[in-house]
Amino acid sequence: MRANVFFHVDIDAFFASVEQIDKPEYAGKPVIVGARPGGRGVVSTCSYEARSRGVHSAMPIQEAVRLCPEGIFLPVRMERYRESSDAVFSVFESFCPEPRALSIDEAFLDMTGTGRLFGESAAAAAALKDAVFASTGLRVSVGIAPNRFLAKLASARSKPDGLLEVKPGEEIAFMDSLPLGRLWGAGDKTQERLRALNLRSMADIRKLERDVLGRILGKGTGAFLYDACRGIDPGFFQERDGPRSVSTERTFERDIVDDDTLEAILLDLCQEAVHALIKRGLLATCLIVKLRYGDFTSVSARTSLKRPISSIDDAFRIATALLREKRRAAAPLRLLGVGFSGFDGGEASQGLLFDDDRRRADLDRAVLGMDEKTGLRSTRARALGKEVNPWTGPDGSPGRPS
DNA sequence: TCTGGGGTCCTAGGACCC
DNA sequence: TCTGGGGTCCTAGGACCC
Repeated sequence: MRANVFFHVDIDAFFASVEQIDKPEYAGKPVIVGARPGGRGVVSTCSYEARSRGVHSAMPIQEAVRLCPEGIFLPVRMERYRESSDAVFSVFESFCPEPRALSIDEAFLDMTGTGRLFGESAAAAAALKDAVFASTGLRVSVGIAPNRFLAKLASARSKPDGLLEVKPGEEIAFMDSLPLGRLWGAGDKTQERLRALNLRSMADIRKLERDVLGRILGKGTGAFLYDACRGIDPGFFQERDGPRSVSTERTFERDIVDDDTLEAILLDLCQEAVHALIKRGLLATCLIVKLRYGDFTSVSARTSLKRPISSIDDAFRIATALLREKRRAAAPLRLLGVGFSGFDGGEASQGLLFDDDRRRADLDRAVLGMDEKTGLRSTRARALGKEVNPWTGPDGSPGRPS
């Protein structure tokens, strides 16, 4: 039986690299893509020039400005990145019939049994890197391994512009070469608990039995760690059929107390979220409202219905009730969000039962169609004039000219 | 330094039914 | 009159990832 071979391919500093390709004068400079400097957001991606100054993804934008005042700060242009991502993925398809996207900038390629076509794995990966660069100007890093989990860790280890192969039999040695802090799937909280237990390396964790790990860290985390530190794929990256949830949320430039303003924003969020459902052809039976208070604590409230949510008005009615019920009176909010789930809920598949619901849904669909034709985004009268962010639009696209 | 927005999956408790 | 155990569904929150 021949060994499995997986590639994990990851585009280096994706958003920032696209900006540098589109504007050659940015090449070699610290490009920082993300929130508006001075605003309440974070860094989305930054170039390696910015990273060398200590800037990294998810860092508050203020901190990035402090570390790198000479940085070139740019808004997220998601549509442009999607185009670029499509171009990269079509290169992937010339190497593997069904590359599996993990996100906009990374994918798994099952290269098992392609030796006759592309030669040795490392040679095939080098050819893939060249092909991506020739077609798009982007650099990618490739991890090669007998399973997806190891391939993912290997590509991360090889960045930037890297190539690293973990061969069968090298699993444990490779895991031991990684600091425990770099273990994908074990974030801040788990790292903290591991330190508290004086577990400092993969080898330390390997000394513990599966059920012992389960008892001290919880069944799920314990089983994950037991497999991961041996280089066994813990079973992430399952094939899924369609999205499990769709949501839209917004952090305000300043905390908001006023009820009318909040409800106007809620209406706008409902419109966006319902349009996202329509675009994907989904019917949802569950609606979730998310709140974040000024002190950064978050709460959510949800309702499951027997029938699918049929329209923006329908969603807004339910969302308003949840917001009023959940929100502490007069507490300033920093964020509001609306989400949907329950797409496979039994009766959702029956579609809309009532004529009235269907009429409103048709109207919503028509408005969405118009928006797409004109390239504008219609806003319900009530939501007009509230919280328009001049830096980026709601989907991260450039904002309207102001 | 003051913390985005889009997701996924897991856990725990309560309601309800058999 | 008191008390099982299991299964399922729902809700809320949390960890984690890009």
